[in-house]
Amino acid sequence: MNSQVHHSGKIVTRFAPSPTGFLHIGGARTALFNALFAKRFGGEFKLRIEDTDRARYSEEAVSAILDGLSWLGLSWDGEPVSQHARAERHVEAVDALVAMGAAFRCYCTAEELETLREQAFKEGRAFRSPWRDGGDAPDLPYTIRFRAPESDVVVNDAVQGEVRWTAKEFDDLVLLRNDGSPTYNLAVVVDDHDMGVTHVIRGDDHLVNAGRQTQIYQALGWDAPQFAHIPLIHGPDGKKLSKRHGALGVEAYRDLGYLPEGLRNYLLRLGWAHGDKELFTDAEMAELFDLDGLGKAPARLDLDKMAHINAFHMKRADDERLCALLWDRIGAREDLRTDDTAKVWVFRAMPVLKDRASTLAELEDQVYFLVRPRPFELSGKAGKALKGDALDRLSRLRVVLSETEDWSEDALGETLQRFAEREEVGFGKVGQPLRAALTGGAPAPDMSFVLAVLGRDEVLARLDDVI
RNA sequence: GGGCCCUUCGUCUAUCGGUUAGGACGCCAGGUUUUCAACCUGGAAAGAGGGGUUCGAUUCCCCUAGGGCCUGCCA
Repeated sequence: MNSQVHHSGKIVTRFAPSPTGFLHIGGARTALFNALFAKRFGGEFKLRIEDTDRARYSEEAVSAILDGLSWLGLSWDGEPVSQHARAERHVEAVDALVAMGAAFRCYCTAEELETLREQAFKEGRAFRSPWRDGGDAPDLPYTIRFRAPESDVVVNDAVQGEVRWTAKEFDDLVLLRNDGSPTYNLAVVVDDHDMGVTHVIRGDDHLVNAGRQTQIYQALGWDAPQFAHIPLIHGPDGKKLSKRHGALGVEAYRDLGYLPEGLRNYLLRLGWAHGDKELFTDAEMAELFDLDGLGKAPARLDLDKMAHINAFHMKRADDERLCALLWDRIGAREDLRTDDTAKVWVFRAMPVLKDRASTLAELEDQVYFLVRPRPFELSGKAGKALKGDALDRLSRLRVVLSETEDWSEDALGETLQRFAEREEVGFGKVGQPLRAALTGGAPAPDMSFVLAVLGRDEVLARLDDVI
């Protein structure tokens, strides 16, 4: 029983962040779900900036969110909507509510509100303004409040199921501040309606707001969208996400070396499941995402699993793209080779190296043996592998390699094997010192592969450094 | 205080009344081995607690405990 089945028209979803910071991991997941849901059903995914609170507005925050979404690979349809720019339309809706008696002017002062609210709190009911029944209008600043209806509220949430509240649970919430600016709950309803939003997928911290907003929809005579309130993401300790754990901008995950598609895949699986399937390509995500797979319990961030999923996407990633991403990360380092020769080596090695790294950060470690300038220092272990007769053997190997004609990986493999046989030693006696000399102890693939990638000149030069 | 939401291995989760409760990450052991990783095989590991309903509950209902959200002229 998919909720989308009931919608014969075009599906419209939206992501509506408030510009108070960067795009954190929870917001990123919310955006992803909305984008995927729209994509799956050929609908539209819109972006709206909830900037009704000008005091907290920041231009940088808006661009940080836009940049974050772009990096994550989530594109929205049309121009981003600024909620603030639609204030006139919001006031219009409020005027209509006032005209029909669903909203009223409230002249309560801050002090009055405090005692009134305290009283309501003690009595275990929601705040109601004494002005809801009218009275003489003093020449004072006022807010416009919604007259909370005296009927119960039911929200049929695609994730939470049927949620009900009794009328007394809802207060007379402010629709227009005393400066005439609209507040969140009002603006959201008007904008979602005007933008034709059919499905609202958002954090379950908004579940109660869904009840309030449903009241406003009803008062305005509009159909409420299908709500889907997803549980929040928690930190590894199970507590609410803080900056200490994962409430970082998505750029932080980029810097950690995760691929956008890897993060998308991980985020998708956080709170959503499709049987036992763990790894999803973008095509599969767009094909399989549904509201029924969403869970109700909050999920914790697990970087290990994120890395594992990212590894899958590293293997599938295009070599040239990975090279570009890699050089973005290390291209400015002066302790590494960044010349064209090194770049060619890295590109040639990429098909093998990307299988050995789960993140771009690990890929940096994997290419190190290629881009470290010679002569280089040997690790302790590598140093030990180059003692005594190992060096003599390496000298003899150098002669063989200098005369080897077929420098292909396969041929080099055979050459090394034959050399070991001729020396009457196990392969380890050849491979270990050779590896030590060529890599200095840095992680690297199979020796024949290393030889093939570096080429004869570099190999002989590196051998000469230690012999 | 009140209302609402949540609770399966350490973590992400499957299960939609009947299963030896499955998979994945991580972990442990073994294998492979020229480093690191990868890879292969095996293993340990879960229904918060208590009541019901039922022939039968992880699954449905209630209570308790624990966690979360809202209760703003924030969103």
